Amino acid sequence: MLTSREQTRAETMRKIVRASRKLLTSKGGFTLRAVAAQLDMTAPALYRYVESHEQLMQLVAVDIDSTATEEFKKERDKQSAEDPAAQLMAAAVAFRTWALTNKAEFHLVFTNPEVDHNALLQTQAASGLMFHELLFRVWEKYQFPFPAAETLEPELVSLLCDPQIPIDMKGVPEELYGLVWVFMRSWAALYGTVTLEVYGHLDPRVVEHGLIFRAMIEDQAGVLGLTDELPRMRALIDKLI
Amino acid sequence: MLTSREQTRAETMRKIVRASRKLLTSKGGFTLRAVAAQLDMTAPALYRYVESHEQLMQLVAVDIDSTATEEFKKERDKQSAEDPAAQLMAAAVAFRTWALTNKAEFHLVFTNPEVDHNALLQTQAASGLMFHELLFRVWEKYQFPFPAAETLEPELVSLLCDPQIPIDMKGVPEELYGLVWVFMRSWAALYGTVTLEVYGHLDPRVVEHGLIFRAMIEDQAGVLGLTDELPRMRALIDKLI
DNA sequence: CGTTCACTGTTTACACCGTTAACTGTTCTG
DNA sequence: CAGAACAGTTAACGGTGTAAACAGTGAACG
Repeated sequence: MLTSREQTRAETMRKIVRASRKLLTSKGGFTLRAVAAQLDMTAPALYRYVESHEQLMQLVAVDIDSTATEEFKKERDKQSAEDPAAQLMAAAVAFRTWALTNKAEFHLVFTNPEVDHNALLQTQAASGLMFHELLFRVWEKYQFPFPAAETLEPELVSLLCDPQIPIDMKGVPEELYGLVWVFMRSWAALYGTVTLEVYGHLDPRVVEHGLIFRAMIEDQAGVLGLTDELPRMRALIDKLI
Repeated sequence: MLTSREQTRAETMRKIVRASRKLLTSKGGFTLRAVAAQLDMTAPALYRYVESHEQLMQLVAVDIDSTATEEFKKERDKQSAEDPAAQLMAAAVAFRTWALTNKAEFHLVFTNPEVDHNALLQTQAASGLMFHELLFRVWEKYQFPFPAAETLEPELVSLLCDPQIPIDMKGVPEELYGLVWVFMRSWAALYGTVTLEVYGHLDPRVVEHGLIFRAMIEDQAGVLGLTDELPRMRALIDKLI
């Protein structure tokens, strides 16, 4: 139960974060005075809600992460729930499109050294969790092969059995922990490709036409047992991209 | 021929960039006043050499890129010139090690939205050029297969024939332009993996033990016709990492 | 019901930032 | 040798994040 004071406080908190987000992409820049002005306040008042400019950035990062993930989920859910492959593609494309459209926000959440990603990951890692869950459902349907624990480095096995990142592996038997390795590698491929595209360390036309992104998807499709589905996936991506 | 004035000017220029680099990683932060203090000057004096703080950052970025590449080349050249595979591995490991050790500098050069990468790429893209050259020499020796122009999207073919990024393809016949696509994808894999490691969007222990990096290298070894060399490469990486 | 006190805002101020303008001395050049 | 080009200074402006002191307002309690 919240007192009325706590309620208004929480709401101001939300307004602060929302205003900060808006200013992040505006040309004026994300300054405390600008944020305060949006709420008809003065800058020092913000210190009643936030410890520092940096901590506010952290809050904004978490907010962006979770609302962006909402977007991805919306795209995912436009595909049939019985078609995890299509859902995965839709989410991946949504991730890429969002990143390329909102570079400043992507930068804040995914490649900002000032943001403590580990702390962020511990509490929420909305997008990461979502992709892991999707990948698991793809495996449930297609049963693609994954490395047995015996073939992996012992260090790797031990850390896969005790994941430090919140992975929703409840009800997954120990024998399947090699799967987590596949998931990590898929995430690495997606994240790496999108980051490369966002920062443009590549011929811009390759980004424009989504050529490496498509190539990466095709590679991953092979890994995830979706080779037979490839023509369908290609058509889907053409539609989504 | 340089007049003595031009000479001292060029030297001050170098000192400014060097001081800026040093301050970039210091806790004090990279401010014009701090840079000036390092040269026993006042901040406004820097405007005789540099248009703005942002332009100075660009210069620092270029400097970092080129000196880091020197480092990579030094590691490359510790391997036999007749062994391009080993040279490539050495350079790739050097790139990764450098990135993880100097995250602030990596961030500035490779994932800083304020730095105009395209401009940077046009003039110098020291590291990119180096990797392209290495990859070409690997192909010369191992003759790994690459996609024929006919199997690629027409947009892709046309942009490969007219690269916007300075690739040293002089003397390479037109039929080999499918190779460039392999190169781009290899670069994407390396850049993506290293960026992921640097920003830690992954279980930190996976980074610590270099597990995804190794996995990425093994994948790329397959693509680059180095499957038979893998045991040797593995041993080499163990030594280098 | 009145008092107290935590809460939420204000104003003022500080140190620092990038940057501009005006001024001064030195050094090269015609 | 005169004058211009250069390389530095000081002073100042508007901006930043942040700290301290103060003021009103609403909730809680005797």
